[in-house]
Amino acid sequence: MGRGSIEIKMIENPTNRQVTYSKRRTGIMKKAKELTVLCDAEVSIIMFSNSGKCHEYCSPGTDTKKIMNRYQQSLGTNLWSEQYESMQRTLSHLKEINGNLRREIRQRMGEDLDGLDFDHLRGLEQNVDHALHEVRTRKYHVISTQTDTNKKKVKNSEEAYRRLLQELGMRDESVYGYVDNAPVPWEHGVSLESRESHMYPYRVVPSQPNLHGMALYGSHELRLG
Amino acid sequence: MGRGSIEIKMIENPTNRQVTYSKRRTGIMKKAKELTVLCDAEVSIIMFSNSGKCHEYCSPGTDTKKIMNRYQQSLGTNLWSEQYESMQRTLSHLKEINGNLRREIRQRMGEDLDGLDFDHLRGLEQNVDHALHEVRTRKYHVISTQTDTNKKKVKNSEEAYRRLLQELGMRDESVYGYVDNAPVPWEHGVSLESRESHMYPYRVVPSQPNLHGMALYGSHELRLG
DNA sequence: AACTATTAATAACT
DNA sequence: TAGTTATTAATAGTT
Repeated sequence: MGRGSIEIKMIENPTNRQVTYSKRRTGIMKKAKELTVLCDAEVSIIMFSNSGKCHEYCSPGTDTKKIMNRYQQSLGTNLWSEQYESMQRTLSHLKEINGNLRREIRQRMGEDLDGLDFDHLRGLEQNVDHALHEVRTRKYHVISTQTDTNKKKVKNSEEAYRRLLQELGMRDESVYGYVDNAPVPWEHGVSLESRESHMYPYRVVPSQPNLHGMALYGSHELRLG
Repeated sequence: MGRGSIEIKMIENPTNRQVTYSKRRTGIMKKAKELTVLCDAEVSIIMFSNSGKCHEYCSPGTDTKKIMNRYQQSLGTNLWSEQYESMQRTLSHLKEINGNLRREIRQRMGEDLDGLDFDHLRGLEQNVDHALHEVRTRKYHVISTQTDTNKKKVKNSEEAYRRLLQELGMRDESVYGYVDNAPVPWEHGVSLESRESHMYPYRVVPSQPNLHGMALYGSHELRLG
């Protein structure tokens, strides 16, 4: 139709092609609208021009996404199943790993040991024993560092105080004596073990509500999102 | 076009509607083909008739899925991300939990303790210490059970041997004496601790390649998928 | 499904 | 890029 028929092959002249694309695109969209109304149909049209521009039509009362979903349903197979399935696999893999990690933690807490044979129990024992030494070492390191820090603070206070007195012309030797002989609460001389046992009565933290990957010792929560 | 124009509104007569749908559908598909060829475009048409039947057109050289992907790319946002968002959230949540579980295991192994303050170290120490006792208890239970089992086996062998001798009329008291006095390798009398230390020299298992959630003690792998 | 009178779409032109 | 028109193509009603 038009002044003479045209052969259906690619229009070489880019301008011409673009014009024809524009006109015919409008034509198809109009046809789609009419079909939608006349026949109570759902239509989705997506087109990309030679130059990459995207145009779409979608029947009112629905949207492109819905039509695509209906389309893949009608085909029986989900077009996105590949992506979906890979995600599902990752998910269940993660869940499995998670379960295993939880089990390992439980075993490291001395629970759920029924399934382990002697060799594994022995390995676990050695490992936990070693961990205990590491933790203790670290704990002692932390507390001695803290002690040193506090000793320095005391020294500094003492120094500041002495200078203050000097400036005020109120030199008094007894001040140093008092400070130096005062019992320092975190002094090494006192058994750390016995002191903390007194300060923090022993308590085994119940393990199960580990569902969010929190640390199971103490109340420290390992920040979750 | 046709013998008189028609109003663009739903065709009430179902037969008529179906016929019109069929004719116009063909017309649109033809137009789409022509547009594809004339203008070097990519076109995807999906339509559902009033009765639920699905028809589609897609330019040769591509397919519906590709066009849909290109479509969502051109929109900038992934149409399906919404659907997968909840899955994605679950996934990253699991990953985070996973990381936390791994960290807890590392800390239970005496590693990665730098971030813990004194209170947590103390809690961890108590917890690990308790776990160590649990594991030892379990280990002793396993080995004593095994010992009992083996003792019974020995007793049974002895019994069978005696009966055999009796049947053969070769009663010989020295037989029992020998069996009863034989040292049983898993006897309680020997220190389990020293025996196993001898059998399995102490070894701290390196921890890091924990990337697959394997148990870190011994060589037992907590089956992963 | 095939026919055809008629309308609608559009190719070439402005 | 948009409007006009001669002409073809699509199709509504009919068979």
